[in-house]
Amino acid sequence: MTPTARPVDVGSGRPTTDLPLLLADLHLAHLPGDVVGIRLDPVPDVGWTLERAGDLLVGAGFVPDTVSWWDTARVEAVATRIRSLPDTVAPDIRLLVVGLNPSPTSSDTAIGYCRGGNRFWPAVLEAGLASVDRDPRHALHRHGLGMTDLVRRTTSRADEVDSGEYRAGAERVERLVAWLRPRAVCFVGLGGWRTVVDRQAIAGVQDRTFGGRPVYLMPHTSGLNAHSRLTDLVEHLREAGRLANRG
DNA sequence: TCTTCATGGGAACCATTTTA
DNA sequence: TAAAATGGTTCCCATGAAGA
Repeated sequence: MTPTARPVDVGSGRPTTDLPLLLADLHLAHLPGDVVGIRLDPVPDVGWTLERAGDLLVGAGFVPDTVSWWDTARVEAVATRIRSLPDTVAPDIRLLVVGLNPSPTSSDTAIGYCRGGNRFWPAVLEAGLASVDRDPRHALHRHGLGMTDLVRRTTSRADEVDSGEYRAGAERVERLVAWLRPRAVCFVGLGGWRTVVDRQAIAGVQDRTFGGRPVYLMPHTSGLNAHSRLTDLVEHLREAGRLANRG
């Protein structure tokens, strides 16, 4: 497979921690199926490796075909833009929200939990973790609320994702957490955490950490989850926020 | 005739419980 | 440990009524 144009330079002279949002912008500038040549040219730091470069591409909604060193600091990759939702992450995150995988609506709008019946944004606003509805970047920059998913592949149903995909995705997200060190991590959806970490887990603060950071587990916010009311979800998010304040 | 709105039924969804 | 069954809310679409 060959890229459609000459490589796009991303992050020249910028810290590696700027790459997630820069790659998200690149994702939004392309269509699903586009094969893109990408040259990552940040100011290298001690953790700048091919694995991290690959993780960043995956997190931004690309499937890397090749990832290699262009020279001693720059990474060149060829990647396919998939129908997905890029990570909204940066340094100094207060609370990183980890979902299961993007819904078609979220991928098409580039806004996580965007679907009308999803209670995520109403609950986040009510809990005081964000102040602008359905604006992930405002939530990130103003409130330190980051967002990612275990699996980047878009499906209309969470049960279309198998356990192997969850585990592989969890390894990537754990590396992301260890790198960016948010004050706390909030897993949305019991199934993902139970698949990859603790089958017996219940909602609340978890015994074990994830990437070295404390974890709060809460039920899925989809309107199709009949077991959780909006008031319950608000309280879960407030608890997650309190955990982040202690972190 | 066209548009808007309300309604109803079936399908979809996910956490929990039960069963194998 | 995994798969199947369950329960109840929400979504989606078709249909019909009302108004312009």
